[in-house]
Amino acid sequence: MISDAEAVLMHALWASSPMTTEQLLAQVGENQGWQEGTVKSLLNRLLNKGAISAEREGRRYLYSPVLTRDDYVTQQSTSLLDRLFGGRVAPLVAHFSEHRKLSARDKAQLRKLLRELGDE
Amino acid sequence: MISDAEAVLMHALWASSPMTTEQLLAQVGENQGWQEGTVKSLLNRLLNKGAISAEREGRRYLYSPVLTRDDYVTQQSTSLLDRLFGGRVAPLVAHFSEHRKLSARDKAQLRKLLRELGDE
DNA sequence: CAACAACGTTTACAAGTGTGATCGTTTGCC
DNA sequence: GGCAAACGATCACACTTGTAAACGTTGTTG
Repeated sequence: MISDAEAVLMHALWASSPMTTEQLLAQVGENQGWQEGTVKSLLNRLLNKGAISAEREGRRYLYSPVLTRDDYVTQQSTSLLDRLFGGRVAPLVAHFSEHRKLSARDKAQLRKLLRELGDE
Repeated sequence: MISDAEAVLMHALWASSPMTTEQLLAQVGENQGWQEGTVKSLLNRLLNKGAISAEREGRRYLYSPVLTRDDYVTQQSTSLLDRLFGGRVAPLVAHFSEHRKLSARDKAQLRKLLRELGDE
């Protein structure tokens, strides 16, 4: 539903909101190499999609996320899992494991997580 | 690089190749609700992108994957992990765990996987 | 009050996508 | 040998996306 470029703005808003266009431009546009017009367009598309809301403050708007980061992450992850791993998590982990992309830290965290789940 | 609709054809070819347009149409187009023209267009785009190859057989072509499923899966998964989970696997698993999307089967498989990795 | 600056809103435009129809050519059948 | 069917190759067209400029309005300041 929301595009990659739009998601970059969402991430900024999830990290801190509300924000003005100016703040978003400074914080995101800067390192993204985006011009002002680009940020404005993206904000408008997000508004039309209902992913953010805008509250007037003087002559400008304060933007806040409506779509939560958690919902977005769930939607993206579920879509990937469904398309490529039969909707299940273990095969994805196995895939990364086979490609040696599973760091020691990952393994430790997974072990801990599973121990905790085991206690239920 | 390759789009969602194109990936549907790739999946069919990964499952069994080579295949003719006719076979792909019967197998994929059918349950996807695609017309013949749609399948032909997608095959041409995949050819132009170098994701599949075509070998002439009489008046028709036999299509085979060039891009491997494993490479595609890695590329898609890595992209998601990088964008949403800092490039690491454990946070993704934790996310699913929090949303109770971790089935008993997943947990069992993860435990087994970690045990095997531990033996290295 | 007039000119300007700051904002949001509209418009632009090329590339990619989903979805298909049309065109041209080869080939098998009457 | 001509006509229809089967194929691949091209063209079509609306919609989304990335990226931005132009426009219109309103508040500010000399």
